[in-house]
Amino acid sequence: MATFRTVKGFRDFFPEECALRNYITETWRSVARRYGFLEYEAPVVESTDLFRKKSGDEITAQLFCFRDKADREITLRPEVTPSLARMATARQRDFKKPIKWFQIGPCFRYEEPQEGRGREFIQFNADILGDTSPAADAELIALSIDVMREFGVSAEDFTVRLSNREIWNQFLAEKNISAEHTATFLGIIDKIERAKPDDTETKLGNIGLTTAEVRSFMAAADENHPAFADLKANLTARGLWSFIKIDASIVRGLAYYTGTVFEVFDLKHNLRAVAGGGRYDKLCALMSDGNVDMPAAGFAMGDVVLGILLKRTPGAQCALTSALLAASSIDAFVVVADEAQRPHALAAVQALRAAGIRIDYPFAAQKVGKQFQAAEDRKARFAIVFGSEYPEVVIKNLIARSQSSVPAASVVEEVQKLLAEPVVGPLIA
RNA sequence: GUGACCGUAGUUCAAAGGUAGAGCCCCAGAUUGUGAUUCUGGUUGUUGCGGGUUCGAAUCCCGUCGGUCACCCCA
Repeated sequence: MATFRTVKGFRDFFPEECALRNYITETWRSVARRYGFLEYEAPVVESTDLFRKKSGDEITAQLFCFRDKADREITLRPEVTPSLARMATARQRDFKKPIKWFQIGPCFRYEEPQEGRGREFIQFNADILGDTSPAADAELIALSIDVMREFGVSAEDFTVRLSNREIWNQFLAEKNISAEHTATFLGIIDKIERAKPDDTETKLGNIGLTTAEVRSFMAAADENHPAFADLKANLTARGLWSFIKIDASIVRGLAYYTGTVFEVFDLKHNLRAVAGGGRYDKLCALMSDGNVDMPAAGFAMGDVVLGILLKRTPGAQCALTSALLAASSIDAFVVVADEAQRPHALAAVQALRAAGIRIDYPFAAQKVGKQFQAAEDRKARFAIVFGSEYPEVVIKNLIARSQSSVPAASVVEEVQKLLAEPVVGPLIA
């Protein structure tokens, strides 16, 4: 009977979940590095004011915040962008522009857990600072696409919904709508596909607009809109534009985005957004009280929705399965068939491990049949039998079920030679 | 923060007011130097927790905690 449980919204990572998490984070890291991004890391705990400054007081309702023993207000970070802005602006002169950085780490939000959302999740963030060009936006979108493809998720499985805050600013200017209504208006647009049409009409009416003129504008905002021209040229040249779907209703939450906004969405499972991001040119100035006015753009991808998507996407399952197998398997299992040979077996275990070979063996005397079963359970590729024939040892290929006898003195090089061969056998197609 | 449904062994689930059970998993054996299958035996519960109704509660009621889902939000 478990007396203790995990705190609400938090997860245990048993080995299988840990392997999945590592596969995800290692893939993120590998693709980001391929794109020339450098890894950095910010603290998991920050001053609550850091997040209030970026998002306003009302944000504290969703913050995992405390008072520490010195009565300081601190928060488990709900996102890493404010920390990034703090770090980048503090030492921006030390770094050549553009700054291309990424971070992988846990974030926390005090919300009701449900599908695809807990109170703790791992987030991948990639950002480019000090560059205003659409090329930077394109680089980020391309990275998000290539991350998905690296996982084996293809164009059939996901799309990138793209929009730009500027087109709405233009629209509001043309309609002579006061700038004070911008946030309200974007909130309505964000929900326009889900809200009741009557409510939308009423809310738009309150700021002097009609659903019809908004819908008409949205329909006209296609991929030929001038706001997307540079992005389209860039991503077309990369062969990636086919992943893009212009969707003017993409707003991405609060008001800090200033230009390009995009979301990675799965096409088949109606999940939450897998990733989201955009351009936020004013944030560094805000966070540094105007000392450093550095343009920026970035996106974030969480592990939870992505993990659900990978498990449900056939094209992603092969890589996922082999990653999980690699994490849970060993190269060889040492069978101690004759306890008198245990010291020799232990010596071999040490030598094999020193050579970088993944080895396990039984701690106590066990029947040989049990030991082979243990080797099987550990997903070992080979069993190495130390028995009465020592100094000869038997190496058995557990997949092909073939075996050979070699001198104990050469067991390391023999096993290395065998491991270098491709995996073949009746159990592997 | 709001609402709905749920909570029984490690796990998946039975037991619909009357003695808490089964499959799987795990451990041991059948099998003293080779992995399967099968068979045998074994461990585990204040039925999430607390209160109430009742002769009697896993079952009905209230509260609480947790899970799932939706709302809110999604930085």
